[in-house]
Amino acid sequence: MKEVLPTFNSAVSIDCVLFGFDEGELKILLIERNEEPFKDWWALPGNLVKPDESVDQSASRILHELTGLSNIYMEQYYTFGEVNRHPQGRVITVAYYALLRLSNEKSLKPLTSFAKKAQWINVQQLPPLAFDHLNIFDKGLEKIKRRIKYLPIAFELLPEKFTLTQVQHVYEVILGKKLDKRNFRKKILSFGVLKELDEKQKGVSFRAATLYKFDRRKYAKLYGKEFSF
Amino acid sequence: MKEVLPTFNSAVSIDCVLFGFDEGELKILLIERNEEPFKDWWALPGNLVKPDESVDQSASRILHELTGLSNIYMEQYYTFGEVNRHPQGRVITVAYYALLRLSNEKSLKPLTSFAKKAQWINVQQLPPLAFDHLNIFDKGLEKIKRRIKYLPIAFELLPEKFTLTQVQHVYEVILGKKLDKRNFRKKILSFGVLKELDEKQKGVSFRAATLYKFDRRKYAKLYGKEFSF
DNA sequence: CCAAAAGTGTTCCCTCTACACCCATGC
DNA sequence: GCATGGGTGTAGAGGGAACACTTTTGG
Repeated sequence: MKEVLPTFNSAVSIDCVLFGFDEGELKILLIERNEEPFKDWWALPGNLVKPDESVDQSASRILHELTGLSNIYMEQYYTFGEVNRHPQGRVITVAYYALLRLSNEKSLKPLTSFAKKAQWINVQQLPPLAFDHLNIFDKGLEKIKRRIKYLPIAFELLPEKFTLTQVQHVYEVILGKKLDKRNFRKKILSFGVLKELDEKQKGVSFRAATLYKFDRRKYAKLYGKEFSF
Repeated sequence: MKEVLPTFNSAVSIDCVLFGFDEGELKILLIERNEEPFKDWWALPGNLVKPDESVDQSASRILHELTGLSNIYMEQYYTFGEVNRHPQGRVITVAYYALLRLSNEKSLKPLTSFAKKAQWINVQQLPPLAFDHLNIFDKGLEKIKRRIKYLPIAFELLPEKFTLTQVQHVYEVILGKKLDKRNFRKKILSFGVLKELDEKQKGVSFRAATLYKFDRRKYAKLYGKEFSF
């Protein structure tokens, strides 16, 4: 591969807004930086794109380094390219949102290879963020607000088996408003992509709810057409 | 500004899918390349991002160089970052769609500073395109299909004064399907963002249609909430 | 028996859809 | 007078919104 391109190059980085849903709260994973600039500030996890990886691969790698997991659901949503967004040089960053099931066992223990520590923080109570990361977060939240209306991304935030009330809570917290229980159930079931299981919730001190699974096969047959919240 | 960043850098470019609407057809502006690689192939207009311009500014500049116009409506929609998408080196490209009024006077005479020639080509009849530009185009068309349902972008493709039938044609050609005339008119008028003028179409050999304008003030008052096609 | 959440139907209204004819103009 | 597109209303169906009570379970 011969390099005959004109010569201004800039660094390209990836930043990830990794969403998790836990006990009715929408959280994102933030890291505490251990390097200048913005040492000791909270920031979105991110890193530079390497020469031999695509931007998608780079985002996957960052998520893997952070959580130890592969195959996290993610989607690119915007590229931030202001000249002075990074104080130490020109860095254009490609932003991804990612969605993670926070099961009780594994939750809240991410690996921390490139930061002092990482922590899940409620999106309502974010601390000041490094760089333009608040802006990047805001656009990411906006995106999932729009996309949850036509893509079944709510199920990426839930365990494999879930109750309808849990699904409703995900919609409520992302859309930022209360929904009517009966109407919500009718609608979400009308898409025909949830499979009712023979199982019930366990360990709760009230009437146990029926568990459901997301049926990827049935969803694939819709070609994305019919899912419109 | 001290450069202390790690050292892999890549070139970043912009590619623009510039849409125009002319006599009922949706067209994009393509250039014929006069340099290797892909010399003599058709391609999307694009260029490298310069050190002192943001990606948005870079896209504006490219559109200006191409058409002589400023303030063309444009929006970033995706970044393409496969490792081998450019045969001569690592180039990550940020894609924009842009929408242009093709008025009869000025139409079809773009400047051609960085290509042999430029031409408006119907999106139904695209020639083979350089690089991954067909893919970039496809995603761009998909985006405007989605966005025309909740953003008033149709009016960016029309002259300042237009007939309702023209608006309908824009929707039909972007959505790729016929719409019912009466239902379309009811709906588009129900948003309350069109102002009926006292003027009629001129120079047609049939009953002259009423002209309308898009009313940006009224639209701004909606906060984007109510526009949902 | 009390607390907590599960689960369930109906009515009203509004919006979407389908559909066909007369009108105005230029040639 | 004819060809071309402009302009208009209604009925029926379907989907969205509002709304409250009984059931189940554990403690």
